[in-house]
Amino acid sequence: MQKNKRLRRKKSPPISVIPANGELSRSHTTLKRIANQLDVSVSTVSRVLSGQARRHRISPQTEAAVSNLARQFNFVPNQLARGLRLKKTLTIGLVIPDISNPFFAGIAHQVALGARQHGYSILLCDSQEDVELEIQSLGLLRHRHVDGLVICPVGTSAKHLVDLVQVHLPIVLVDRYFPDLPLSYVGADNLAGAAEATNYLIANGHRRIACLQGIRGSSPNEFRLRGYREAFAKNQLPEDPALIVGDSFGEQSGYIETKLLLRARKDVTAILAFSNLIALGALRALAEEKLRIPDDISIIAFDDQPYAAHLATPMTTVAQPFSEMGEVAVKLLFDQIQSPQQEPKGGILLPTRLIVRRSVKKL
Amino acid sequence: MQKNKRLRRKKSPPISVIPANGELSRSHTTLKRIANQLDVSVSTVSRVLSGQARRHRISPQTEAAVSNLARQFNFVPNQLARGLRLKKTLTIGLVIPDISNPFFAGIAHQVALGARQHGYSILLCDSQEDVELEIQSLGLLRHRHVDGLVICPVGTSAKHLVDLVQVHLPIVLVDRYFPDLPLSYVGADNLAGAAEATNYLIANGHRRIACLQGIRGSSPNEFRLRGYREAFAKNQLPEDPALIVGDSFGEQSGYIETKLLLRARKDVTAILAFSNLIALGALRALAEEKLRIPDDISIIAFDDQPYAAHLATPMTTVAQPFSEMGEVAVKLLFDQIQSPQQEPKGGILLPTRLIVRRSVKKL
DNA sequence: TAGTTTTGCGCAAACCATTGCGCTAAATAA
DNA sequence: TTATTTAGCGCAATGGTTTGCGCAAAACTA
Repeated sequence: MQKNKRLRRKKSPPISVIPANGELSRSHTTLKRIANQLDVSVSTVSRVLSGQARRHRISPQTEAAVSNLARQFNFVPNQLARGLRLKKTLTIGLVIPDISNPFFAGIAHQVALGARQHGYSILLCDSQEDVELEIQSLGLLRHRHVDGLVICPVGTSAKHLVDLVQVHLPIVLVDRYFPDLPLSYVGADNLAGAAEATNYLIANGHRRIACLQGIRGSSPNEFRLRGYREAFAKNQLPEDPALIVGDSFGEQSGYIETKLLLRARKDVTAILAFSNLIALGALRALAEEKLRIPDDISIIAFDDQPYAAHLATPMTTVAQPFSEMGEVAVKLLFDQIQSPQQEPKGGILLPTRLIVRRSVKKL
Repeated sequence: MQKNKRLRRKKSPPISVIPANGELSRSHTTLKRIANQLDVSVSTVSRVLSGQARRHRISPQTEAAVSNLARQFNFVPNQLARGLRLKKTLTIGLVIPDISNPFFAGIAHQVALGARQHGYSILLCDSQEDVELEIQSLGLLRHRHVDGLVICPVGTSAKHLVDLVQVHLPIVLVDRYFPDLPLSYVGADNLAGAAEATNYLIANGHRRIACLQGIRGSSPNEFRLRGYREAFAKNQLPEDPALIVGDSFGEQSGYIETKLLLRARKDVTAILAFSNLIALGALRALAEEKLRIPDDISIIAFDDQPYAAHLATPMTTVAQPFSEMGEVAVKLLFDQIQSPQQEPKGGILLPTRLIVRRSVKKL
């Protein structure tokens, strides 16, 4: 079969081993298939189809024949083989703590769009807010040879991220980050956002403001906490450590902490919730305790969501620009992918926006 | 280098081309690397590491040496090469119209979990409710040789899905489907759900019930519409075609259609919204028109979301079991992947649940 | 001692696209 | 007409893993 190929040149009868159906092939079309059909070498086909015909001085007839047949066969190169040879998979990994959280879903949406525009696909991993699963996911993505990584990291340690930096894999951290690591980062200006919200509450006469935290040690939480504290400090007001509670960004946490808080401290006049889910939990607890917003208690929540305006009391929120965060993440990542030698640009903090509705009462 | 390999056997000085660092290698560890270091053949290493040592009668010493070194090097096979050889990538494609819609995000979340449990990764494509992008995504996933596909299809045509059936690629359709195609499917029982909701409204004395549709021709929309109509028919009531409006599942559509409707028909007493986003849009319009729920107008929405209970008027909804939908989708898919010859099991309809809150008034 | 079985493991093909190098034939120059 | 250039294209290696086939040496039987 292979032997006598050399003897037959141009327009010899087509080799019949290859099913010569002119239609969309059921098995994949390969370079070899086209090459055999046309009786040219695989490399010639490859060159024509990658626009290198000129550079390799392939005759116009050959070129035309190849590209016609390729179109007819609906040829697309096997991405696995391509990736193996080129050490480039046109794939980026996206690691997210919980895709069903609308905040992360919004980021994912934007990353997906950006990736497509660059011709990249995305491998999605849901780490379920679990460091172990995050580490496992990262390993997995690495062995699948992704060209870059967008991560919303969980947990407070970053040992596993350091490994990745050392293999020169482009990475962008979103939302949460680690100050001591030389990694690209994009997030919201949590400190300023929390400070603005707290200042707003203070300006409205509130003094005993409960702070419903998320995961302690995570950077968004720490910066929000600092914003909260700095607001108190700026206004020369004492803060009450007993009012800082909670340790998860979930609904449950918001509910439970609010319940406990209301039992212990009836004098609280306002709540600052560090996520939309926490706020929803707080709302549930407040409803059970028959407390009205804002008459009995005021509330501000991080994350603006479409429903916020339609709640029983339209909620004042700190909006995070999640779309922009996704967009910037993609941009930072492709900067790194396209010029790998450059040092990462460091962090970018996007401004938050305080959206005033009616959940805060002026005392 | 290669030539004299044959001469040196066992315990000859290690070849120095290979960096003999015992640590985590910066470049990937390969079978070849281990083989060279130990002076055995690549195939032996492959066999040991895939648990085939026994079957190929490899000596215990060799086996131990190989697996030790592999552990030391932290070896994981290159998934690209593996996929290429095995025609199996341990990857499934997930095509979703809009990942930032909490309904789809919920499904995606569950699919991601299920996939991981089976040792699979997922390639995510956001089709942006655009058939062209869906087709493009499907092509892409195919050329990346995914082992299966979970699709929430958009649009009313399915030509592009037929192609995939013919190449025997396992597929599961979620949420929307095409009755005439022999494809696995999981969705909510939209007909029953809409009928139940409409019956509930009728039982509460409503007669002029507006129907805010989603994409016409899509299966969830058609079945919901049929449910709405059958409820009228069962109660021997005439339906009013002018009250059936809209053509998108988005917030905008809900807002605009409600605005228009209120202008034309002041006698409408209830609204049935075919998605949570449509309902949010309707809420916005109603608020602008200063209509109160349920005093001036009643509303029921498809999709229960965590915030539904906390809205100005807690909303009565038709809950779709999106978690179960994701779970079942994964199950159906792996059924197909594990036994490829079997015919797809057809469609599964999961029951919806009417969650009664306070957005419907008894007339 | 000669023949057979078993043991232990390597060779090379297959998967598919890409690319450096080099071979052949025609075109041009001398 | 011969020497040199250049157009046109193929060979074979590369990347990493898997696997059918089969070689060679040891062990065993006759």
